[in-house]
Amino acid sequence: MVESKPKLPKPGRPVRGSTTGKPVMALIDLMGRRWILRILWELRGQPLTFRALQEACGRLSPSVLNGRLGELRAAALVDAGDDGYALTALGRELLTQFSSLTVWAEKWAKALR
Amino acid sequence: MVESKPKLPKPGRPVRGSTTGKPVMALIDLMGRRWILRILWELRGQPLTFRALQEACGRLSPSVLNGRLGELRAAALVDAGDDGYALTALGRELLTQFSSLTVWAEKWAKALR
DNA sequence: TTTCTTGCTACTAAAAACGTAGCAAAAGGA
DNA sequence: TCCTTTTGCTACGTTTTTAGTAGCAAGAAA
Repeated sequence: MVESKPKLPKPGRPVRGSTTGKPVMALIDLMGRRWILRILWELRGQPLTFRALQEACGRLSPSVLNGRLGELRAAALVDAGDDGYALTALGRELLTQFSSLTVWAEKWAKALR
Repeated sequence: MVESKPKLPKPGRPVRGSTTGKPVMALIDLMGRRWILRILWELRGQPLTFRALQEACGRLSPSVLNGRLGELRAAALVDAGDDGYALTALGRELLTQFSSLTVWAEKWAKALR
């Protein structure tokens, strides 16, 4: 079997299901990948080591985590520092867009019941 | 071979990588699935038929689209009406959380260049 | 009736995610 | 220094998810 390199979605280039190159499409592509949002979420409070991140994501396998971290670093949303992986300023900013996600999710939960 | 049923993430139940049952985790699980965010996005303006949605998502295959629609309907975010699939009130509300996504994505694009 | 369109299922192939094992480098003792 | 941990990560075989193509049944239009 042949290796397939995981394409990094970047604004300005066509992504899955869209040839426009619009930044929002790159963002939607990136965020639609498994674990991306979760990783950002887990880093919201403080930096975490590779292994701590793994734990936080329910023992996520290292190969997948490493892949995602590569994508997040390429996207300049996460970055590796002395105390582990941390959100960049950009990443923190993106996460604020979702700041009320918890609140909304609670409401959603009630509506579904 | 055995069928594997596509688990629908619901608040109150454990999801991938989290056993807490917290609504926000169910939401993160759901949104981390490919095409979910995109479909919501494409429906932001007006209802679309199954086939129009397929086109909008770059000829997304019907099997995948149908699966995702099932999940979105189970989550009460989308619902099938006379003129096709449309966001529910809940779905519209979730999308407003992402309303400034386009703007932020533009900024992101500039930062990456 | 014939011709389209629409929503969707069946089925196979390809890609992504999982899970486990484990290694090399750095850190922390003793 | 030598030994023990911890850490970040790669390899690789298995399982799950996603993709892609074909096509059918039901309804609308001609």
